Amino acid sequence: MTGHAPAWVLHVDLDQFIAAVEVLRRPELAGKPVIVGGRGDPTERAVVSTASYEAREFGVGSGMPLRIAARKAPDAVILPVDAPAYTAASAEVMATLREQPGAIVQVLGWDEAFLGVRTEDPEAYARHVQAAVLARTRLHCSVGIGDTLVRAKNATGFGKPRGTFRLTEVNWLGVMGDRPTMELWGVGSKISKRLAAHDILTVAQLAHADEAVLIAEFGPRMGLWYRQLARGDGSSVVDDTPWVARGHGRETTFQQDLVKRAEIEQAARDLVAQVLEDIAAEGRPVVGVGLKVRYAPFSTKTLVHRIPATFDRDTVLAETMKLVEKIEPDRPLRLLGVRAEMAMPDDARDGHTPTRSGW
DNA sequence: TCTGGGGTCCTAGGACCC
DNA sequence: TCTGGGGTCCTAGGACCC
Repeated sequence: MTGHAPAWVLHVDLDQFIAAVEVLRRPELAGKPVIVGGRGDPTERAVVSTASYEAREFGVGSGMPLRIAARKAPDAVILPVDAPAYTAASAEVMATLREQPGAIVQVLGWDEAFLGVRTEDPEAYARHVQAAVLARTRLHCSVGIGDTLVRAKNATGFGKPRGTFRLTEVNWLGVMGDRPTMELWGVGSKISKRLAAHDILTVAQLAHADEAVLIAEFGPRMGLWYRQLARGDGSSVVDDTPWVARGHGRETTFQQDLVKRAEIEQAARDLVAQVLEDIAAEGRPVVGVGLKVRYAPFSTKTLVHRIPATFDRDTVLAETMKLVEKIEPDRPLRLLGVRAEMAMPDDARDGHTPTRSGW
């Protein structure tokens, strides 16, 4: 019976996840503007991770500097990010999703996942999922329903909060066609500007854009990929292969920009120590280390240097310090990051792990 | 108002080999 | 002596996501 029912992709997305988790353990915050970001200190360099719906009414949103957010919503409660708490809550949610009958679950992040299901009534299935998640975790979620991954993902926003919405080949262009290309998942500000230079402003315009124009601008792979995104086409396969990290990195934004060589070197050593801990927990060999630097004041670009290394703590440290020598002297340093790449296990090679290009 | 921290993937171009 | 073309590996840089 279920084997013959049509296949659907459900995209489950928790509503204001981080803020909701905080409100659960501090019930007195319910109904108030709540902002979570950084160490909870709006005088520091940090950004908003999540704002409650009440805080959003003041114009506060994710990614906004905490300082600005505090000014916009002066009465908001500002809390520090507590990653372990969100990881634990997320695990409960994902466990609930995996219990749903016949569901294949692909986790996308702390607060969202794809479900592959077979059902005659995806809306009813979605409401069962919402009820199960609420019963177990007291958290609300919205569910996008689609005939492809991309359509399900885009549908979720129309169902928020606590609702569902269905996007298929039938209504995709009707709903999304007049919207800006930046609303597509994978099109950001840079790509949307390059598209605009070719008079491609809307999803419909991109869906019908000249193939040659897109290939000339973005190359054969990405050019066609963007047009496919605008059509909502692509894979409808939900892949529950466990995710395997390619590497681990640690980075810090300095509260005051660093100039002194000794301070920069010490910061690098601290970051290496943290990264070594993270990768030691995985027990996989390191095959490369990299450095990420951001200079102040306006250089927003990121430089990454990669070099081969072998898995040996002293080697990783020594190779990282060689990269530190490449940091331009006398230039105020705002951010420093260290990243180690690990060898992939045999069973995770060659496309077995989920990748964005697979969508 | 001045932008976190954790990741992934794609492309260009140089070096090197046959 | 000067030269083609293909393939692979590596680094640097860019863009995007949650």
